[in-house]
Amino acid sequence: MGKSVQISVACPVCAGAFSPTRSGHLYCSETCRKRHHKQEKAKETKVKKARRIAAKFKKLSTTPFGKYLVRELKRAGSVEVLRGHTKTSLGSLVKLRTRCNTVSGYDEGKPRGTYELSHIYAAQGEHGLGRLHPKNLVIAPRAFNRSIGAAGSDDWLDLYVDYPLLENNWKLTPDMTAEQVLKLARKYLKEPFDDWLSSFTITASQQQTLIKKLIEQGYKQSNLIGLDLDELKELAANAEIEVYTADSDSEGAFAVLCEELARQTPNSELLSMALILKGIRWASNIDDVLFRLKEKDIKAATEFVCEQGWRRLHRMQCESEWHGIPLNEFFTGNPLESEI
DNA sequence: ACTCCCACGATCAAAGCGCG
DNA sequence: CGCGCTTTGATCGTGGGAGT
Repeated sequence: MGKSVQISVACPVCAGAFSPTRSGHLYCSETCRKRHHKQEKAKETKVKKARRIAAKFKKLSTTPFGKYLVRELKRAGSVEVLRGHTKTSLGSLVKLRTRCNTVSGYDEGKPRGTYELSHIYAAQGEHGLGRLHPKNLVIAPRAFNRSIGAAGSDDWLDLYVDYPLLENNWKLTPDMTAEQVLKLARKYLKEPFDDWLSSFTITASQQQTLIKKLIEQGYKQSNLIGLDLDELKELAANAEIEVYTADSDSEGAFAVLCEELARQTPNSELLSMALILKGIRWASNIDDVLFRLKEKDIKAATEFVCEQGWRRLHRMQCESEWHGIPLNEFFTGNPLESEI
């Protein structure tokens, strides 16, 4: 121990100079020593978090939403249609997609496809790519979605990405794998993507669940791995494993319209009208509420509002009169009174 | 007086379960 | 399939008690 030797070294934490009093004396003070441990621990948790997200990311392409994302991105040909997404908006997109399936109903376990996520500014419009964002998507009847074709105006800047501004490094080619597509999307969105992924719950698909249950029953994994859902269900039936097959009717267009109007145009007059129309058949004071509209015309007027609603949601030209009656003269200012 | 250690509750993510 | 609810597991800050 060179007790008499006075060597001054820099503390690796605060960079301040100090003289070590013994070998292995690394930090200038207890505070710095602790701070150093804290930093090491923070580094460790950061690495762990990254690992957790990476594991989740691997599974993403096997989930229904992951597949949807890949499909839509490939269709667009660029991950830039994800422009402006945040953790929250990505979450909303997930919700919107599942909601679309729910209102469509299921037939033998498969979504009926009654409704589609319709682009307001067309996916591949005249001036650019419609954004894959809840702002630019509407749950709409399939027939309506298919009938409008590519549409969009060049002043809907918030809804699309200009063709000339698309960058080559964000472009996608049809031969790319799902993992490659998602990797690019993640790279493009950066932290918001990981933040969202961290909160996104990945649930095992029915296929994965069945495979697991069948293995528990003694089946060999190697025999199950290539089978599709229907084949697995058949095996499960033999093994007396209960399988649920989703089966439900699609929801009525008017109810779905009201939901979407509330989401996209919460303060519109059309929404108010639609809500009254929706509730009027349960009302005890119909006569007080109706103004120029006749009771026998309610059904036809509803259909009119429905059609105009889908058009309005797509920012298309709308008619504000039905058989000479302006929308705002359908009803008086009296609130609906429920029959119950 | 100070460090070290562990219990404790709060919080959040992941996995499991049951239902329609 | 999608949802709500529960269980399990990991992490983190606080604080008291034991030991030096």
